[in-house]
Amino acid sequence: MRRKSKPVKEKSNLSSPCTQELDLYPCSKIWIEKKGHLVFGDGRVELFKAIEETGSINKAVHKLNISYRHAWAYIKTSEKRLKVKFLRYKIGGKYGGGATLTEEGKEFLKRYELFRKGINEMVNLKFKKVFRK
Amino acid sequence: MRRKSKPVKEKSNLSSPCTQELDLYPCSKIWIEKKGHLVFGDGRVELFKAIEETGSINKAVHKLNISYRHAWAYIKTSEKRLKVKFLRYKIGGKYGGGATLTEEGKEFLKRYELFRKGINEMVNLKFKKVFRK
DNA sequence: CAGCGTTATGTTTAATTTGACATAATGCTA
DNA sequence: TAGCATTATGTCAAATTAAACATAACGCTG
Repeated sequence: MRRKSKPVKEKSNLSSPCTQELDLYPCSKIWIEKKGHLVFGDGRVELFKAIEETGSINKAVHKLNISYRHAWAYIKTSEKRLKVKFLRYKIGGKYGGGATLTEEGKEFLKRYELFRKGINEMVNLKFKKVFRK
Repeated sequence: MRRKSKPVKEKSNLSSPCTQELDLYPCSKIWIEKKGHLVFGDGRVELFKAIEETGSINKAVHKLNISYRHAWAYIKTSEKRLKVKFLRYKIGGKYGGGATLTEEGKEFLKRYELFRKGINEMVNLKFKKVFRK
């Protein structure tokens, strides 16, 4: 019998790739790669948007309930591999510092969302067409 | 520095969710859930097709270079949760046994492929539209 | 009946991913 | 200058996932 151990950390607030709760439903995950490496995806979008909204990486990770350590690594690998400077960082100073989206970062996010939008809907529609009784 | 340990097992022959090798390219993964549990996806399709082609689970997993143990678990959970009997099993006898798709199984596969087809193309098209320079 | 190649499972081990903890550096403010 | 809330990293532990190993049962065949 499978022991379900109590999780030490509650679930993150990152949205799931499938929200429908019908009996049977389709899920989809979309992301962008470069030379075999993940460089961007829905998780990154949520993170960057939360940073912009709160003004700091720290506040954003608390809001999304993910670890700073890894959020930071995600940001850095995206910046390095995509060669896009998403954030302007400020260490120290008033309020301790913070991070805000660059124009380049905003532009990339806008493009990604344009690309992403409609894919879920299309998948759901196609699924219903084929699997409805 | 990241130590890249030698993998003990070479990569499986399951096809990747993204085949393009442009500088930047989109990937997509589609699957079907039921009450929060994965019940079907591209990996299952490949597995079932390989079983039909070779006549046994064993030959199929060798062809795809995945473990019998897990292929078996995948099949069983799909059958249990979807309440679809995909395979007709034969243990022992001439050639030791084997497994073949049931009519019900073939029908489900056909539907899934109808659903799946075109999604990759749509994703690629949408990506190019937005991210071309 | 022994051998073979299957299906069918339990158990153990390894690899990977994720979370937790620790700490330095920065530059405001009081 | 001490305190503070950040960014920036390293290291370690825990959890999860995947692979490997080990066998049993089955029913043909020679």
